[in-house]
Amino acid sequence: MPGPSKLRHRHGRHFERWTAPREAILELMSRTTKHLSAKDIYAALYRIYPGIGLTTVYRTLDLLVRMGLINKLTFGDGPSRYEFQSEDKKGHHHHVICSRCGKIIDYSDFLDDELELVDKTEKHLSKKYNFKVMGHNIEFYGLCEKCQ
Amino acid sequence: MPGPSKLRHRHGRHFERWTAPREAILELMSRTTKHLSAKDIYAALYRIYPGIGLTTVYRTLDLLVRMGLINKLTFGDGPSRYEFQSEDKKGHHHHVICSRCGKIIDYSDFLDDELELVDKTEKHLSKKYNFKVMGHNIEFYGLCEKCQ
DNA sequence: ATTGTTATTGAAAATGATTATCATTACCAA
DNA sequence: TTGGTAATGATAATCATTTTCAATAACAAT
Repeated sequence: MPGPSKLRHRHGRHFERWTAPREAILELMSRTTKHLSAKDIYAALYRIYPGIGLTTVYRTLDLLVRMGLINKLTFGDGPSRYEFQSEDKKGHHHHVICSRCGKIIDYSDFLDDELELVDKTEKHLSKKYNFKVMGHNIEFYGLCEKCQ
Repeated sequence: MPGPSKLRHRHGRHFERWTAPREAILELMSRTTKHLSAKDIYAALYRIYPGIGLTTVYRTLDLLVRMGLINKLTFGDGPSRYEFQSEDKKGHHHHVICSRCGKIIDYSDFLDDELELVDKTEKHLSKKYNFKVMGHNIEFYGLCEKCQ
């Protein structure tokens, strides 16, 4: 639950004013591990904050992504989904997606092996293509228990 | 350039008739390593095949994805892109995407290490969640040489 | 506390990608 | 040759997201 002053200090380059809608959206995101669409968030906030606009939800999500506080997930179908990016490394995880029903499972196994591969690949890519790697994404897809 | 009879034999469960538009689209896809949008494909085919419809392009791409002949790539912005799925394992690769200009680089290094991690993870996921893994996706994002 | 500047907001309209509808076409088996 | 129907393509509809713009409200300076 980061307050205005703290956020301002840490992320002032991304915005000028820390407002109620921004606080409400970050609040909501930080309190769940679910993968929410912009509409989901709009609907959830509408109860406690009528008058909030879907446009603002989109804009704020974009802001929070740029600030590195949330992740945007884009699968083939439907709207983009967003999840909170926990600060500690323990929160690092990847996704398993059911191609049929869309169910998403978070998993975080073999992170050490993954880190090794990712580090090696990042170094390689930065040298070979002079590419500055900012992040990575690993996902598995297939059929969940119910859909097989 | 797989002919009708061959395709029919191998993939008959996916369709009833192998038609000219389907052949043209698969033809085009199999001859390039680029990542093309539906519109790109429509525009490219329109020259040699006027009268083809964008709707048919979308439908055929969907068909080819289900048949496992092409891959659908979905990034946060813009339209989905499609790439040919080469039959041999040597064609296996992943993507590095520039978050700023959208440039995509294919790379295929450390595939052995990757295979090891992927295999281990797949086995783990199928046991833990009874999830049938059909494929995976690994991508890195950041800034390309020009955009840094 | 009051004020002025302007970043932010929210409603509405616009955009862009993709999908649904439906009458027409053309494969292909009989 | 023909009948059944899968596939096509033009159009309209849908859905997510972005743009526009006038109104609002944060907050620095007073």
